[in-house]
Amino acid sequence: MTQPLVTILDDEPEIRHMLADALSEAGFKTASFARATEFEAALKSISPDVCLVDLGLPDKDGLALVHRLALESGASIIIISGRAQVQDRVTGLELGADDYIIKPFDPAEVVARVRVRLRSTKPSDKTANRARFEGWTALFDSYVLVDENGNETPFSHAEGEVLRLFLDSPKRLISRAQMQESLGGTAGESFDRAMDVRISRLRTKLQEDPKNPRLIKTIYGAGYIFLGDVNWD
Amino acid sequence: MTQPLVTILDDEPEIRHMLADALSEAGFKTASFARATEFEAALKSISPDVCLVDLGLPDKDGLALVHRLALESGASIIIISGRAQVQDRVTGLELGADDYIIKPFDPAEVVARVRVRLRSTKPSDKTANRARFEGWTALFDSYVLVDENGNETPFSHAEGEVLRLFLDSPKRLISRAQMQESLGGTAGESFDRAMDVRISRLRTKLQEDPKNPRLIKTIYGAGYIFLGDVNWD
DNA sequence: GCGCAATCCTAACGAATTGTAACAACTCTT
DNA sequence: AAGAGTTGTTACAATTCGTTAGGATTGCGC
Repeated sequence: MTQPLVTILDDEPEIRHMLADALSEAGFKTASFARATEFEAALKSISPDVCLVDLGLPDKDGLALVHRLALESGASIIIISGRAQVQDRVTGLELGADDYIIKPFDPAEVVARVRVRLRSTKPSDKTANRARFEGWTALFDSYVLVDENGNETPFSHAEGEVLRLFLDSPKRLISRAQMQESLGGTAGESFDRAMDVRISRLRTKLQEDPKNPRLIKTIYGAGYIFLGDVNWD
Repeated sequence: MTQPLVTILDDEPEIRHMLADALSEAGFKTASFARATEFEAALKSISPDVCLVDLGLPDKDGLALVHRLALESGASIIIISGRAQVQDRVTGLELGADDYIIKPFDPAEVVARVRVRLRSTKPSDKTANRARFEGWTALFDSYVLVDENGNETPFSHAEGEVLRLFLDSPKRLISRAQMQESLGGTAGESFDRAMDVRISRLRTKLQEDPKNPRLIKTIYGAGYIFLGDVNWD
């Protein structure tokens, strides 16, 4: 799936254009149709990954089309409809739609929901549990840090929790209290030196110079801050 | 999945009850939690199929929880939130949620959307008796492991149970409690050492380096995780 | 600059958890 | 009934990670 194909089926030209613009900007191929018959004819030669379907079509019953699509094609189906009744939504979803968006909608949300559909049908390269930063690569599913030369250093679960917290919000101050909260929040009990030690251990694995840490900086009396650009993928 | 398990995480009791009623009436098992910490503690012993998560929790950042859930559990995640901004929805979906429902909602729609999630994650048939992973082929009907060179290693029934559990949910944390439950769940006292031994024996058959296992990783205090791409056929 | 208290770092210890060799109980086959 | 294979139990080794303790660093007043 180099560039996923998203089809748009809606009789209103403005909506077709708005969706097509937003989706192609997001990196998808699109194909638009105004009538169900055109769309069905096209299905003989293309196989979309996600189908956006408007229910209020002039030439055919949209729900029947959704049902057929769900049974016969492998695509994810997202209904886009002006009919806002709960009952409409429930039957639409029961007939095989994967999502139901109500008009008027924001194109950004449609794009996000299309992405979700693609994510869930994607094969098992769900290994997207990896972050790169400053020459390092952290593999959170195999608990390994890889440096620029490919040397691997394993890290423990506790160290990984701290590292993930940092990589989730880089270049932002993280207070000690936030850490306790986000991690195994043993509130206030024993001395929170445990957190210091975790960080200390993490720093040695990251080969930080103790006198002059480059990545994990201590802000005296306030908390810690992770410097460095992070790229999740 | 005889009766799918749906968890409800929301601090408002009325909402918890409303959802629990609607879902159990629809034939699902439910487990409700008022606080994120309770929920996370429970995750060590249960593995839900769908998680309903309210973002406005008092004790923890809901989005961070969603992110972790998405990465570490195999469950589908549905956010239920009073925050109706498009930006909120987009980030929620990007962080790993499969759906986003805005309060106030109709329970019937929630049930319908839960059903959709379960439909899409339907497990493989029980007819699958052969799995390939990382150069190995496991033949469950003849209790044999075959390596890349065709060398065969027999494995026992107990080892097969553990292996199947791993291969059914690769790259996901499996807690000890879940293992006990899935296998012969006689919740004995020192019974849990038996699990260690099973895993140890399985590791040697998979020729794991004891110091640095590549396929079956231990997460101290949490459970095990099987890495490696699995193909059933 | 100097002293001092608050804060932080980290080596070392120990409790909890996990790994596995060795043994015992059991089943199945011959 | 003996032998082979399987599996839980025991016992001890290894690992993880919080705690302790003492030294190092920082901020502040002088």
